[in-house]
Amino acid sequence: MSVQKALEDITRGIEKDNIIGLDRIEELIKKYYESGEEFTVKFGMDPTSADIHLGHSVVLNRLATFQKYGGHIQLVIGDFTASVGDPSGRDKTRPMISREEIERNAATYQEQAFKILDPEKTTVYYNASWTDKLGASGMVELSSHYNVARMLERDDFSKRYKEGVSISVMEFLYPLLQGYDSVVLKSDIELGGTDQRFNLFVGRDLQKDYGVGKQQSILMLPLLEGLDGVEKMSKSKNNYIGIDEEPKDIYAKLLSISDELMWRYYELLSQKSSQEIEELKQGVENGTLHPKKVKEALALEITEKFSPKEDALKAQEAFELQFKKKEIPDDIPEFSLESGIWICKALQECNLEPSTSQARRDIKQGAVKIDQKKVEDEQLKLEAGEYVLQVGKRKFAKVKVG
RNA sequence: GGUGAGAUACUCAAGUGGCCAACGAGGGCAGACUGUAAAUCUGCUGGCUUUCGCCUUCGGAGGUUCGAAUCCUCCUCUCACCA
Repeated sequence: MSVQKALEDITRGIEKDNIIGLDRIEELIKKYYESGEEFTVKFGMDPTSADIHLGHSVVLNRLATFQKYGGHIQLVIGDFTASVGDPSGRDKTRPMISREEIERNAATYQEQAFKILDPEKTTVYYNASWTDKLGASGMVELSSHYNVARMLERDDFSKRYKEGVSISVMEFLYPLLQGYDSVVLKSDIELGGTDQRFNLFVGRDLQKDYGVGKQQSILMLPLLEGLDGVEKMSKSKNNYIGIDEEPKDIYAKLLSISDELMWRYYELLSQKSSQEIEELKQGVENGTLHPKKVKEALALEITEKFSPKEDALKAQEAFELQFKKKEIPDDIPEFSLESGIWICKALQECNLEPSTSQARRDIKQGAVKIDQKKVEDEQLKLEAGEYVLQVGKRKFAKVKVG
């Protein structure tokens, strides 16, 4: 594997402006190939919320790529900084969160991170272990290494300052603390999202100011688009894939993305080499590869990352059965209902429909099926027996009437 | 503190006494076509054991009226301008 190819894999999908100090990265990799000497790649996670989705895994994936080329990962759990609250992208001061919550989240984060990262090439740090030692005097010293004018360069700060929206001094401390992590750890490279731009630079600046002897290179990864392909993936937009979702859901959601978006996901989430991806792309373009096949491969690769291989394969099979062959999946919820129940009411009872009115509308449209047969009569009453109710293509329930 | 504008369903946004469960757009859901894709076309998009019916919705509380999202009073919040 050449240095050039390694660089391609590492920088794939990242705009030029979002890579700082590429030369140095190249040197580090070269050195690794020549002497086997590893270098450090830092990534900090603030355990501020418990739900992690695929968007968060973009950086983790890239870290895994680094591990292939000599990178040793410094995974910094920001247990202290989380209690401060990152102001990035915020237009108002963040509320503080409790210690217990931070600890709980930190545990999940680590668990999730090691689904992707090689533990042999990773060291986990908790930044409270050095920030706690800093004390008031250390904190004051740290703050003397930066100045207010540069703080205000930051977009969201200057905007808020101009508009007279409050910025607490605490928020100024956040980037300093994150940057200080890089000083302590003497990181060679730091990864983060594009929204971390300012914080990442502060780390670089502080390393210089503290005389660390090197300045970290920076890689800013783009924010992953959600399932709609437009907005960034987020829980509130409901266009996300949670990484603790059922394998079959992850698989299904991935398969429903558009072909265009598929390449983006390949770039940012796959561990395939850039060359392999290029080959797939060409295969699709010249018609030798069916895009569906390529998407299936992606869906399987990603599903596998978060669950055991057997489960991922099972998810794929179940999917095939349900949609290609239009069979009923076998793990659907069961309900017992009273005999003679009105079909609309039954659908509501089984959580397939939010209301009987909605059920009625769907029947009118032919979306409701009993044992694969379309329901025509919205007045239908269910006699004793066992049925499989279905709404649309993906909502099922098994009912026992009697 | 002063003045003016506004608050309508998931979001944006019409409606300014009855034909308003409320135009339109987006989103969402469903149907057709497919590769459960995208694009496109179509329908639906408050609730109700039953729908040419009934009930609850238009920031909140009262009031006027046979009748109010629409008029009046007070309150809450948002925005703009002035100081």
